[in-house]
Amino acid sequence: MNKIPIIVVAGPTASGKTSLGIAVCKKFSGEVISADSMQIYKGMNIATAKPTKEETDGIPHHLIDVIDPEERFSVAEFKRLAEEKISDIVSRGKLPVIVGGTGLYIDNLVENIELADSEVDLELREKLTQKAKKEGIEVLIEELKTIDPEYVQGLKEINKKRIIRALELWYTSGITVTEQNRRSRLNGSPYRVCYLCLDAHDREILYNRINIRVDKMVEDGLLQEAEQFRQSKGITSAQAIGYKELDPYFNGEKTLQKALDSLKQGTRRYAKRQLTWFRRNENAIHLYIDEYESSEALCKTAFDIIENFLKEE
RNA sequence: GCCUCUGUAGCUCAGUUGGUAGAGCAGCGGACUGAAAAUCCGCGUGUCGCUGGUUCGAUUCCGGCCGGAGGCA
Repeated sequence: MNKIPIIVVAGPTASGKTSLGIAVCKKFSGEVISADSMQIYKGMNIATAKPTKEETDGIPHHLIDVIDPEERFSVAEFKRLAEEKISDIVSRGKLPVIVGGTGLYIDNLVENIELADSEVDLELREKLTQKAKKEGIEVLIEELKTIDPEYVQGLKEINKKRIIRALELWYTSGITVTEQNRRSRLNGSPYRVCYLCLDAHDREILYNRINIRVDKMVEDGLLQEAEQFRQSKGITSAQAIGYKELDPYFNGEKTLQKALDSLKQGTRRYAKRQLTWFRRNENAIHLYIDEYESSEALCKTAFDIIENFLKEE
C-alpha cells in the first residue's frame, strides 16, 4: 500500500508556523490541520494566536474551534479527529498540512502511535491524586511496582502525573504502560512525512518575537478575553498561557506590567520546551528563521524541500 | 573641589579574621504515549571595576585611577 504524503510544519510558539503553513497550502493546494492543544478550543482566540479570517486567506483550517473550553480533550481524540480530516482532505485530492506546536499530538499522529482502548476516568484520577496528597506519592509508586515493575524501574524521576496516569490506565483497561508502549508501535505509520520544524540559532530573536506578540495581544483585547474565561474557570482555559498569568493582576496582587512580564516568561519557557521536543526528532528538517533574509526566502526553501519530497515516491 | 558610601554571575545582593567565591531571580540543558500551553528532572554560567604596593599567596589589607549614589560647598 502506498503511504499517504503529508506535510508537517512544527516549531515553537511565535516562530511563524501559521504563515508558513498557509503559504505551503497555497503553493501545493493543501489544507491546514491544526495540531494545537489550545487552538482547538472555541473562543480562546487572542491568547492562542489563532489565525484570523484575513490571515487564513481562504485556506481551510481544520481542528480549530471545535471543542468547548469546559470539555476535556486528549491526544487520543486528536489523533482520531485528525485521521478523519486527513482522509477527507486526501479524498478531495488535496494535501494535508499539519501545522502546530503541540509535539505530542503531531508525533502521535504521524508515527501512528496506537493507544490502548481505555476511557479516561476523571474520578479515579482525582481519587489517586488525593491519595498521593494524603499518603505520599511513594504509596502509589509501591502500588504501581506490583503492577508494572518494569515501568517503575525505568523511571528517571518521580513525576506524579505520569504515575497516576499509569495506575489509571491499569485500572480502566487492565493494560500496563509498558505493555501499551510495546503495542503502540506494532502497526507502522501509514504516512510519508515531510517534517519541517522552524527554529532559531539565536534564542533572543525568538524571545523578542514573543515579547512583541504578547504586547500585540494586549492591544487586541487579551485582558477582556482573559476576564471572560476567568468567570467560566474551565479546566482547560485554566492551563492556557495567557489567562492564568493575568489572575494576580485581576486579584490586585500584581501590577499589569508584572503580570505581563510573567506571561512573557511563561511563553518563553514554553517555547524552550517545544524546542527540546522537536530537537530530538531526527526526521525533522530544521529551518532556522535567522538564516533567511526574509520570510519569502524561507518559504522558498520550504517549497523546494516539499517539491522534492512530493516528487519522490 | 572636599567628605561619606559604593563597585562580586545577566539582575538584586551575600561572603571571604588573606588560601581565586554563593544565594534568590533570570538563564541553560534534558525527559515526555489518553491533562502536553500540562507535568517533571538536572546545571553556577565569574578577569570579585582597573592599576600598583605589602605578602609565599590579594577579590579581601594599603595607595592611585575610573565609574555610580549621596552630603558639604
